[in-house]
Amino acid sequence: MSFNHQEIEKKWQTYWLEQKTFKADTYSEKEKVYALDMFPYPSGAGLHVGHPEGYTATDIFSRMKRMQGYEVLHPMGWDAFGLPAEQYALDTGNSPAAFTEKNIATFKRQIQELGFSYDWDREINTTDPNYYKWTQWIFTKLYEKGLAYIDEVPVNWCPALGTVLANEEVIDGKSERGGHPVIRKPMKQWMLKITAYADRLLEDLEELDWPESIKDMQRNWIGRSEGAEITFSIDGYDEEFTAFTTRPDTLYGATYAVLAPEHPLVEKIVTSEQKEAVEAYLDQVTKKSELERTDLAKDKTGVFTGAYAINPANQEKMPIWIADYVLMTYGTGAIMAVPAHDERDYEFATKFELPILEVVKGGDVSKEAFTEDGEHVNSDFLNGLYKDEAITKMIEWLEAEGKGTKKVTYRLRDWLFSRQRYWGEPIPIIHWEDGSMTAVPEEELPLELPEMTEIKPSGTGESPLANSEWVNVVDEKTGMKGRRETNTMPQWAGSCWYFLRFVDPHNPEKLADPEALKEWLPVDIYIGGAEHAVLHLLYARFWHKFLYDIGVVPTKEPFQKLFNQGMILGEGNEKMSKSKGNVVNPDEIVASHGADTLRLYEMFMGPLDAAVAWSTNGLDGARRFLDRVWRLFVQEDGTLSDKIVDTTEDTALNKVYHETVKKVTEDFENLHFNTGISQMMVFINEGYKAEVIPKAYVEGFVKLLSPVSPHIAEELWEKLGHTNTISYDAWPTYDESKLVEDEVEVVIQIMGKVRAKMNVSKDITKEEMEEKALANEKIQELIEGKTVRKVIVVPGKLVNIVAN
RNA sequence: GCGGGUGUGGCGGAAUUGGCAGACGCGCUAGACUUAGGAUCUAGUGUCUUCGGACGUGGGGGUUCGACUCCCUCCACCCGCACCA
Repeated sequence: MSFNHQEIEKKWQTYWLEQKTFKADTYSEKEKVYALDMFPYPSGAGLHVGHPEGYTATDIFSRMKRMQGYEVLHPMGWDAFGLPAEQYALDTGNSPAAFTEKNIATFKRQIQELGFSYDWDREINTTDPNYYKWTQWIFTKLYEKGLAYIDEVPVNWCPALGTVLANEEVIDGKSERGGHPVIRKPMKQWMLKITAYADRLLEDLEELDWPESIKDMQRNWIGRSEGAEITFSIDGYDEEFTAFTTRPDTLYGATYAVLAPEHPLVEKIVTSEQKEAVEAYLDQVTKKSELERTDLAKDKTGVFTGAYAINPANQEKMPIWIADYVLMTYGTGAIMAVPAHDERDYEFATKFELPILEVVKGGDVSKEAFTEDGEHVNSDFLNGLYKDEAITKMIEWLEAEGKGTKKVTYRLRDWLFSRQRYWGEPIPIIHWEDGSMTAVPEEELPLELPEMTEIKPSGTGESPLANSEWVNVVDEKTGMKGRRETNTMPQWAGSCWYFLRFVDPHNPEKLADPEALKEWLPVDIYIGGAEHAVLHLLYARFWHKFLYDIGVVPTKEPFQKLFNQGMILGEGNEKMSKSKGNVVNPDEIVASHGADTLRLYEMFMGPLDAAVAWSTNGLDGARRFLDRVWRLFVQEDGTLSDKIVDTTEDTALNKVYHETVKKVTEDFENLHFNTGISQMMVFINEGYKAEVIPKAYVEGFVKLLSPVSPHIAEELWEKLGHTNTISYDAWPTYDESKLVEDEVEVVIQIMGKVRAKMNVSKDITKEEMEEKALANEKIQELIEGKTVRKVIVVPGKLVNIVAN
């Protein structure tokens, strides 16, 4: 008979909730472990089978840690602001709040049915005013410190929809909804100065226990590069510009300069002869979408301005061109072009027949750019030097002459923080009629979103909030009129600090009690999808560092250890999608196989970080294992098996039990769930072969199983005669001495090939082993007539005989 | 192009420091029990084989008594970035 998963899962889920089994004590005396999941966006589609993968991993970890005597913080919440709810509201006229609430209820039900050991008293919802009060509070602090500022930046403006679109809503230059044209239009936007933290975000990666790939992605994203800024004067004008370069040592090889099309100097320096050509080019460039300008830019385009810059090193005239291979958003938007030693400049110079001058020996600049190190030539005081030395010397010279300076530039740009949307945290700023601007004072937070009967674009590019009376404010003291900021925060905002609120979720006075944060931070293990490798994790680190600077949090970094779970693919090894019809619904699996089986299966599929295809047969196999466990311990009539005995003396299971405890404990600690589970299967297979099973081993095994499949474990625990939950019973320990047998089997190799095996005492000496191996009958036969040249003995493992 | 990663049976995957390749699961084969089996149990299952053995961890080379593991080189696939000066 198999166990009734529907019955026991319901039973234990109810028990855990009613008993508040997993309530964490914030100020406990115990050592603390904080195990965190990336909280989900509660979409209308409900839970995906990918969600439980990471959640099960942290749940296993949490459950094991509780049994090992730690106080465990394992919370869950909802990242509930975001676009889909607003789209839905636009489409149906319903309120995003109600829609979100419904979705959360579904998610919560589904998550609870999977038996995760969350402390539900700490549930967080980013759309709850009690929560976003603090999101807004952090913003006002950023504003106070000058890290939040308004800037004019181009956004995706869709005239037909009367709204600004996010990058992901623009497909091939058209709006995702409706296919209307989208143009780049400069608008005033809130920006966060994440670049002020670039160096620290880079440096502090070193101390984190994160996958190297993620660290690398963040490093690339930040894109620090060292070089120099060099000032160029313009022949015949009282103007100059600076260019950033990582190779100031090649200044003598700079034969032309290039400005980005958006560079402010362009219109000032263009000569009348070139005016027409330049305007035509600029027109052509603005029509290109971002995609066309970056992705498809294989062929270089550009136009001469007619003006010349002066090379500060040799006073040569360098023609100034405009080309869209130079980006206004990086460096200074202007470059000195050294075609002999830069591939892009080489390509451009070749196309437009600009001079190419070799200044570093080692390549053939008539064929291609030479970008490696070499001896400098044609470079006056740099001649004979190599790259590093030449760079240092050139920078010294530039600084002495006042023509340039050492400079570090980042690829990372400031964070565009405003969205022209309703369904987000209102930015707590008031614009007064006298032109001044103030933050909403702390005591007036949260600044709540007004309820609106209809959410539609304002048409002006402002958010729908512009249509509400809510925007109008009057200063009670002075009577001055003001207008609220209508932009809201992006979805990233709420997720930048939610892990702090989990520590002290109901604190009305503070974001969280500093004492409590000291207890729990940093997060010990953080698991989620790799899609958040850069943005979420970088933004959260940025906010955390800022909060550290203003004394709110005690650690420099929020997440000590990070792990990315892999994707679960459809049975055909393709990404699950509605259109392919290969989506697996966790509700159906919970109903047919049970949550314990789903959890077990997802952990057994393969390594946690691998992308593995779903397999119905594999799922059946997981269920079969749980059935085997049940049948081994429980008889048809529901009573304990007669095989279970009270002794542990000398049973056949001694070794495998201790091995299992050891391997499972170590594997779970390292998140190697697939191999830990396989060891449990080995134990059960041995259990079937054994005549008797000591009760202590059954109890130990059930504990090992309990983090993975907690419902069946609780049920078995009860059958074993316990009246309390298994969740806090001590984790099994193993006896190292039980792992080694007195006799071990070793292999005998000849020339590295296994030829025979023999049993030897575990304490045998090298000499004895060699002797015994050479005396072996089969070995004697095989080495007959050969000279034994060497014998390698690895105690307890093997003997390798070199003979020919 | 740059950065990171992965290549092991029919499939998912194991394999401490270089030391018995293929644990465990799926699938498959045979048998048992059964009216029945998509249940359960038992045994087998890398390939080839003249049944001695030979070959085998993406290909080629190297180091070593011994290589899935270390080195060189090439190939394939996946992820990220992509004119970042």
